[in-house]
Amino acid sequence: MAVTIKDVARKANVSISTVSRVINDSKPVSDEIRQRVLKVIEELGYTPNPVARSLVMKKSQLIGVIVPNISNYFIGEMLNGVEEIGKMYNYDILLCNSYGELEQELKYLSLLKSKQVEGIIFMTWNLKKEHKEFLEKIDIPVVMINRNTSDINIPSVCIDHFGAAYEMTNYLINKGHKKIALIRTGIGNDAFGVDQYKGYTKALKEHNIEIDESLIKNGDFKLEKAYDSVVEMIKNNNLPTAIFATSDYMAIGAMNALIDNGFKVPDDVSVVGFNDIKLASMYRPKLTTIKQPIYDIGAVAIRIIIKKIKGEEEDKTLFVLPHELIERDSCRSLV
Amino acid sequence: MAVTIKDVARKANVSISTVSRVINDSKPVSDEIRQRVLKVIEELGYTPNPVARSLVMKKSQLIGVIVPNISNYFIGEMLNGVEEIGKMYNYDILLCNSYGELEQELKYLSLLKSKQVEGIIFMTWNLKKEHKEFLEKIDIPVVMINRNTSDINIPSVCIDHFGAAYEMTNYLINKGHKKIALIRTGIGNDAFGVDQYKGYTKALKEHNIEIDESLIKNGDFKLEKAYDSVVEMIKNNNLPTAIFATSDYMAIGAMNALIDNGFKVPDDVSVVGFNDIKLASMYRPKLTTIKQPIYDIGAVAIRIIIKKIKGEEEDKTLFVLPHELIERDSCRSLV
DNA sequence: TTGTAAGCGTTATCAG
DNA sequence: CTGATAACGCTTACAA
Repeated sequence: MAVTIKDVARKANVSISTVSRVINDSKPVSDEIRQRVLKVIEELGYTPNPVARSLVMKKSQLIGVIVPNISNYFIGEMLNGVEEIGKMYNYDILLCNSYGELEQELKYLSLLKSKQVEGIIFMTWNLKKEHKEFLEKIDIPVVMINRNTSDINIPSVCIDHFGAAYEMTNYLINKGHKKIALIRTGIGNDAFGVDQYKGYTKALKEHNIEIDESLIKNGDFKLEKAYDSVVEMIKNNNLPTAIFATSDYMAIGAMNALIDNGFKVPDDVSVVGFNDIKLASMYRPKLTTIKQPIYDIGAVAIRIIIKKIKGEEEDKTLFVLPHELIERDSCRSLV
Repeated sequence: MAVTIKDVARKANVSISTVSRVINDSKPVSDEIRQRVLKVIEELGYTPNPVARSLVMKKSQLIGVIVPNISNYFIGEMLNGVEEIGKMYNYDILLCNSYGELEQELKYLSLLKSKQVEGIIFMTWNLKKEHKEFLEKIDIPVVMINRNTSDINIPSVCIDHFGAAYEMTNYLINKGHKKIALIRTGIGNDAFGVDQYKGYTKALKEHNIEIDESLIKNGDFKLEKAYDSVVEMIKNNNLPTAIFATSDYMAIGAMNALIDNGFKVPDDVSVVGFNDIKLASMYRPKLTTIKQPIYDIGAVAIRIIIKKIKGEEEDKTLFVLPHELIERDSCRSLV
């Protein structure tokens, strides 16, 4: 059996309260006794039982994280940020993988609550009504990642998707592209797909380029659908000079479709992405893309949680981090 | 305040033990009372406090996982397996990211123990003496991933690296390659790099191909070093007809070096990898590689832990899962 | 079948 | 400054 506070107290000839005091520095203890207790603790190799501690303090030092898929670079890197900052503040991460399924997500949300986690970082592809209902009455801090949560009172950390898409589209236009396809994601209001779309159309309009609906495709963050969309464009003889995919995976899918059909990137068609996952610089040609500060997104998310736990209320609901356009080799200049 | 077992007992007009019995099915309870209690539980929305439960049961329902880096496909996918099976058995995952640093790993190992986790899945790039000392005296189940643990008494789940490398080398030879470079990893005894090396040399010897040390490079799982190794080969005019990299990332690094220097894969040089990470089929040309059952590795690892927790001793120490050679487009036949 | 009461290892309150 | 002692919410002998 592990050694408990009692063992220490007995061996040091003091009461357990005294031991508790020295391990917590909570109340003054005479130096002599403190030393004695410390020595016994050392000898016995005593470590306080965090479970017992949690029970009385009603704190678990646990933060729950729900993600749709761990083996995804964006999510993994965000998790790195969460984990590192969490550990700095002595919080552990309880990991839940929802596979993006509503039912799982709801289940985990209540599971985490029942596990007494002190906060939840919740990442989902689609923020549904059911989520919102739950989130609105939950009494522990929750923060979301890259969702538009302005209608519910949940903080969210993200980048300026509108601005980023606007910037990227302008970049393309400045390179002489006029026929620019958009493979986008997140049609829902909670997602930033709509903001990206607005950024794209705004840039186009400002340059008097007409919006061609046949060049706007819906994707799902993954390669396959983007691949198929491009194959379709090829079949329809409706290839643009540039493709803007709002996720790097989709951009890769687009490039693969092009390459597999004998086109060259960027010589025949330019392709740009969004996120700057590791892969973006590993693929050939290296992908021009929008860099999201992924690690920082995770770090900021958990910082918000910790602040809320400490009772420091933040009134902001959207935490917007800076992005950056990373110019690499997948876009060709037409001018 | 959350509702407790007492509240339920009071409202249902029974003792707390009775409530405990119905929620645990531990002892017979008359049907009438059971219904009554269940109803109250429902009404009050009661969920047992797992912290209190852990305290008395001395079980946390927590399994600690230490990995060197979350944003890595292999690790993420393994984690998917761990998480999914863990949840099936009602275990939660406490995630620790060590960045592969010895000190962090040691810290987490004891942290997890003090957190009363019931088992630990420990993944590291290098299994050092310090780890072994710790692991030898720890009294909770630990399992490792892809390490050769035959000298300590810790189970490890892996594939047959010797066989896989042998198979791949033979594949290359059968395609007519004779000048085959090896970019390998894990020189230590705990790692399977040595086994892979043996598989490679065995195949070569069996075909009377002399081993050319100038074609054997040490890598570190990452792209950069492999990239540099290949650049060096190019500079030295010592390019083989095929490169076997023992990680897909390194294979990509090798291909990038080739492509960036004007060579074509596989037309000029063939490249094959190891692991079959997602990227392997996303890159162009698609990478021929050895597929490790990554998800299953995680799943098996946690199953072993759970079995050990239940006291079902396993005497095996190496759990070898099947691998598969996946033939794609990065290798050309010379015959 | 049900209830009483003794823990589990801490922290916190209140006397001394 | 120090020590009893009552919680925290739950499980589990032991009694009834």
